[in-house]
Amino acid sequence: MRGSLNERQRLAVEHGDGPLLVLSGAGTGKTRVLVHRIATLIEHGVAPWEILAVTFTNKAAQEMRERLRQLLGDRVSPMWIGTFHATCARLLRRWGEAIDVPRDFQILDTDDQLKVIGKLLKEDGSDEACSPRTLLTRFDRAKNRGEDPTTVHTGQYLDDIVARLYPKYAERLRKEHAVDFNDLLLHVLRLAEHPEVGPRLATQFRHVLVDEFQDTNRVQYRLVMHLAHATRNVTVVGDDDQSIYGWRGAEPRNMFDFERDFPDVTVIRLEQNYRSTSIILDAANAVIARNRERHAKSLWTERGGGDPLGWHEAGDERGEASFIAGEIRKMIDHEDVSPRDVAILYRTHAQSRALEDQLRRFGLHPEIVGGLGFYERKEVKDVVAYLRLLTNPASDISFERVVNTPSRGIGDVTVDKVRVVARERELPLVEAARIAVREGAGGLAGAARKKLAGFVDLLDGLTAVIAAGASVAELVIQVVERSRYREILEADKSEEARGRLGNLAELVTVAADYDDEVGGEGDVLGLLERLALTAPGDDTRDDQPRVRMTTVHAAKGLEFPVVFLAGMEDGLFPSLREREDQDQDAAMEEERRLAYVAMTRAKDRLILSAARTRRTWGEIRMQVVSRFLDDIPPACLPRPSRKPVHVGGGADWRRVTAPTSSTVSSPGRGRAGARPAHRGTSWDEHDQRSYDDDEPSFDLDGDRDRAKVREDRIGPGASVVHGQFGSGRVVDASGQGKDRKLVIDFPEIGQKTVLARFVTVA
DNA sequence: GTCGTCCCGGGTTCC
DNA sequence: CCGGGACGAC
Repeated sequence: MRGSLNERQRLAVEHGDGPLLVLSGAGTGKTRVLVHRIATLIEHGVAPWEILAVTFTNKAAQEMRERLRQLLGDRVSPMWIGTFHATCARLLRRWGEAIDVPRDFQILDTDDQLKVIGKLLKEDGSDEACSPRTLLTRFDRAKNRGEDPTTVHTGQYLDDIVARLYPKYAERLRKEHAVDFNDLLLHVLRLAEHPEVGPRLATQFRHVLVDEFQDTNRVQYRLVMHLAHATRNVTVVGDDDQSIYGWRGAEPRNMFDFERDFPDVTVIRLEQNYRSTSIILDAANAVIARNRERHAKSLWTERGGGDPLGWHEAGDERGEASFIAGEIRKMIDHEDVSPRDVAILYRTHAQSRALEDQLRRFGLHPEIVGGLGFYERKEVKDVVAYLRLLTNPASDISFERVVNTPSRGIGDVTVDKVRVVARERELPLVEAARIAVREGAGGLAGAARKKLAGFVDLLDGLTAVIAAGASVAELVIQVVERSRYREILEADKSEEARGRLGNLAELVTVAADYDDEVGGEGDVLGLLERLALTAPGDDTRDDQPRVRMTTVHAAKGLEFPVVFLAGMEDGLFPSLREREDQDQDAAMEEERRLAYVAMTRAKDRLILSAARTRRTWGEIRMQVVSRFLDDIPPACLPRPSRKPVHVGGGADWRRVTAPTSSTVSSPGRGRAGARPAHRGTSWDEHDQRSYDDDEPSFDLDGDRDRAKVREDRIGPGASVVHGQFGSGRVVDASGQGKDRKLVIDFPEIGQKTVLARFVTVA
């Protein structure tokens, strides 16, 4: 079973007891090592439930589970595999009461936190001085390091606001039985110091293994120390070149502190890359090599050659997306490429929109990982708030969210009266509402009282549904029905309302899946926890092969035969935002590591792209090609220089561009991938003609203008070639310019209507 | 008490 | 471009 491991991998896998540090480069099989190591431990008699494996994302946990299942079968299920957050949530549910964390605690998402902070700022009269976001950042920055936000002084004017409001924030959360993401870890740290629970935690896991250790923060480091210091059986795996979570408090120095804290640690370096072609690896290494703050390592590969990187500069983001979608279409149609083999990576979620649209236009199905996803949709959050309120009446945040959602005539005035009652009697809002309805407390009367009574009845009815033993899915359905959410959305005939209804249906499905998975043991709390800790898209099961689209951050740990890296523009990638609290050089180094991570996701082909103009917030901005491209050796990335290059002229880098031998020119591979760079026109310019839709008005490239005119001239009778359908004859035409449509008769396929700009005259 | 309109601001990245 | 909050009109 371990036959295919190399020497060093085998050493790591078969390492016995004691601390182990695996320093691993990209694509060196570190996840494999972890998986095999766990399997080996179990084969040597360690019980599955004595093993804790910490992954960085839920997705990674899922994958590890899956791979272990292949090796071990059902023994996997009692194992602790998950993120720090998910693990801590589990530990807290079990032991939290020892430190006064209630069993029904709920996890606040960033949105909830911002709302709470916003309210506190307003009450304090400081909402002009500081945004909720700023304050939250200050809280988090301290908490990431395990420090008390009120005692961190930066000499800024915010210090006293932080000192004043953080205790209020913490108190508010405590009252509501709520914890934020950081609390989840910090509470467990407190638990570790508890006289009874602490020792149990320290010996609960005979082996602790942590992936992506370079991205742990100080609190996580201390957690690992607590959980492992008694047994000393701790394996950590990381690569300082792939540290991309500095903004979240990650401290790559944890890897080196680890060596200090365990002087007898065994260190194993994995340096053979099995993933990428040497050209891709060379390119990525050239980019990362410019970082000063790094522990140099030498990654090598036995995979020779490979295609040079692809490059395309489009007029705008739509053109870029269209190029990418077109290339993928061609690969799937003409080569042995499946949609699952391809990933599109980008720096920010905002870029996903255009890409998604164009993929669909080319008949491709995107799977968007992360992003403004499902669980952040308003209607989903509304229904979730009902569930929270039902399981945790102390949740005032949830009460305020749903008391008038959907609108039932309960306005601010009424809610204010309830607030007064709540404050006077020191009760949660729901309880106060009950009393107001029953006794008319707070001066509540007439229609308002009646409407509020209706809301209380709704909650009571739903509580009865739970008491009757309904499944979680059934409860979700009842919430949607009884709140009249469905009715109201159905009455609304708009596209938007239909979408929202669809999302609620999806939520029911998620709940039903949860019910199935836990086999009727499920409680609402469990579903809520899963929703809070699972990024949207983490659990998409596939009905059809989809092209993955994701941020570079979310792509860490993954690999794909074909990778498109979009938006290679200065300001976007690298992002060039000023942060007063962060050193610019450090920020640039992190961007560089991010580029390194992105590029090393690719196994066989890597295609970079950029747009000359980009729309952000409705404003069109001119873009400059990313500075990272200058670091890539021209031999790896043939592209026209920024200045016009005369063909065959001078001692420019074209002389050393891709040797013809490395040009894989299998028939039918279209224009994708490699092209000898010594042609008269570079292939990317050529492509642009057929893909770019929206040329920026200032672009005076005559060639492309001519191409447009040509589109309009294509009429009935013309013989044309289409990228997907092949050659055919035009039978009808309508529209002009980029909207010009042609009806074409393809001999094999029949008649199709296609846009003129996707065909060329035969 | 709700609903429409206008204005403002949006932190990139994730658990 | 978008959504949320503030404000004014019913």
